[in-house]
Amino acid sequence: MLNTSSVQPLSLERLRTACSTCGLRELCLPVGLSQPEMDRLDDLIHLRRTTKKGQSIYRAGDRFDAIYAVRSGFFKTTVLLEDGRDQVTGFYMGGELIGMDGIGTELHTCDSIALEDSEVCVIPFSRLEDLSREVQALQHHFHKVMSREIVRDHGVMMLLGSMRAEERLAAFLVNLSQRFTARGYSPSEFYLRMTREEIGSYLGLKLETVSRVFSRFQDEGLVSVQQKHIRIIDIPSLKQVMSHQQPC
Amino acid sequence: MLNTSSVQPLSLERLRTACSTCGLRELCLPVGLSQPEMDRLDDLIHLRRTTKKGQSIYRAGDRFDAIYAVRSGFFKTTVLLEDGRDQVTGFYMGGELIGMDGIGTELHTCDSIALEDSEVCVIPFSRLEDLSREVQALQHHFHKVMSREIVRDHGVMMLLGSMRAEERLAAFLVNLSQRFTARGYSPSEFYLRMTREEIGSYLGLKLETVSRVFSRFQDEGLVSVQQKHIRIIDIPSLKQVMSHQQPC
DNA sequence: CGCGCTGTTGAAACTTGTCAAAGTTTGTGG
DNA sequence: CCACAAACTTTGACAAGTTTCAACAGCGCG
Repeated sequence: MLNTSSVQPLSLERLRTACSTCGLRELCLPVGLSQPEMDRLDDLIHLRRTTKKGQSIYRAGDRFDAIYAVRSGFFKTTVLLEDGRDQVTGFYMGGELIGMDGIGTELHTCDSIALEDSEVCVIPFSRLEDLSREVQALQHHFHKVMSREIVRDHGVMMLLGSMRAEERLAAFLVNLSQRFTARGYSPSEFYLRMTREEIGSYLGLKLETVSRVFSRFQDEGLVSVQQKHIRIIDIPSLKQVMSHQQPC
Repeated sequence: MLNTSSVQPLSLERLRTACSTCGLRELCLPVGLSQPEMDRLDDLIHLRRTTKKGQSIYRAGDRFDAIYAVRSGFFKTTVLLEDGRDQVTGFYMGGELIGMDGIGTELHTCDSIALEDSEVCVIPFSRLEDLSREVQALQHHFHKVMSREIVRDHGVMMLLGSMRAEERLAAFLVNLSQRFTARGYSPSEFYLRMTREEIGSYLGLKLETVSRVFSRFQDEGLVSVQQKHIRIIDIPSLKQVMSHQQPC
C-alpha cells in the first residue's frame, strides 16, 4: 500500500482541509449540509492521500473501508477480466467520489489510478454510515451520489450499446466540457489527462479509431486537436453529432 | 398512472405479504435483519402492485418516491435517448430492486416494464431512509444493494465495450443461469422472458445477430434453443466462450 | 539528445449491421 | 375452437463500420 501513495494526517491543517472551506464542497459530499453538520463531517475526513501519476488509491481485491473524494487531479477506474482484457469504467475529477464499487462485497472490484499527481480525501465508510444515520441531509445526499453513479453508468451503457464511434467521442467531449464548466474551467478548452488508448477503452473503441475520429472532427471544424490539448470550436454541432444523425 | 397497474392495500394479508415470510427475503432488502427489525421493515412495505405484461411500474420523467422489490415476474428497464433510440439497461427478477435511478434527481430516468404478469412490493423511499437511520443493518444492506448495482453495470460496460457477440451472449446466459439458480430454479433450463430484440438491445447487438449466435451455439452443442426455451448443455464451454478466446 | 511512449494514417480483413423474405408462434375476434 | 393477423424468429446476401497490422511522426522524459 505504502508504495502506491502517501498518507498524511492533518493535525493543524484542519482549516485548510475542512469541507467547509473546500472550493469543491458544492460538488462533493457536503452538499446541502448546515454548518454544524459540515463540522461533523469534517471530523471524519481528516486524512488526505496524495497520489503520483500512475499510482493507485486502491486495486481490485483490496479490502474496502473507505471511499475517496477527489480533491485535486484526475483519476480513472479500470476493471480487469480474468482473461487479461481490461477496461476503463470511469474518469473522475475534483469533487467526485471514487470507491463505491467496494461497498457491496467489502472488496474493491476495480483499480483506481491517478492520471496526474492528485490528492484525495479519505472518507472512512463505516464512520460515514454512522454519521449519515444521524444527519439526514448527509444520508440523503450520499444516496443521491450513488444513484447518480448508476445513472451515469446507464449513460455509458447507452453509448457503448447503441452509438457509433463519432457519436461516442462527441458525447465524451460534451460530457467532459460540462464537468469542466461546473468546476469553473473553460467549457471549450482543456487538456485531456488520458491517452487515446484510455479514451478508447472507456468508449469501447480502439485507440486508432479514437485518433481517426479526432482527426475527422478537426477536418470538419468541430474541434481543434493538438495531442492532448483540445479546443471545442462548435459545441452545438458536437451535440448534434452526439444525439442525432443515425444514418437513418 | 392508474392505467398502468393496479394498487392494492393489504390490510389483512399482512402475514402473507410480510418480508419475514417471503421466500425471497434472503435475496432482497431484509438480508441480515433481526426479527424485530424485519417487523419494522414490514411496517413500511404494505403496498403491492400487480403489473400486467407490457405495463410499467414507472416511466422516465415520473416523480420518484419509491423503489420496488420484484416479488414475482420479470422486468426490464429501458433508457430513451432524445433521438428516439432506446436501450435495455437491465433485466430484473424476484428479489431484485428497481428504481434506484430516481434517487439522484427525484425523477425516474428510465422506464421499468413488466415482461410477464408481475408483482412488486412498493418501498416508499423517504420512509426507507427514515428507518435505515435507525436500523444499521438495513442501512448497510441498502448501501450494498446500490453498490452491487454499480458493479453490475460495470460488468455490462465491460461486456459492451470489449466483448464480441458470442462472448456477450455467453456471458448473458451464464448470468441468467446463476440468477435462476440462486432462486431455486434449474441452472440449465429456463424460459427467456424477453425477445431477441430486447436481448440485443441489452447486449448492444441487433436481433438478427442474437438469433445467429443462438443458432451457432446450438450447432456447436452448447445450448438447445427452441424460441424462448433455453437448455444449456455445456456450461463450462459457455464460460470459456465468455471469458476466453479473444482472437488474441 | 535519443529512446520510448503516444499519436496519426493507410490498406486489408473481419465482425456486425442492414435489408429482405419466409417460417413460426401467439393472441384475438368471430 | 378455429382462422387470421400481428409479432417474433430465423436465415441469406450484401454493405458498412471498426479493427488489425504496419509504418511513420512527434513529443517528452531521463
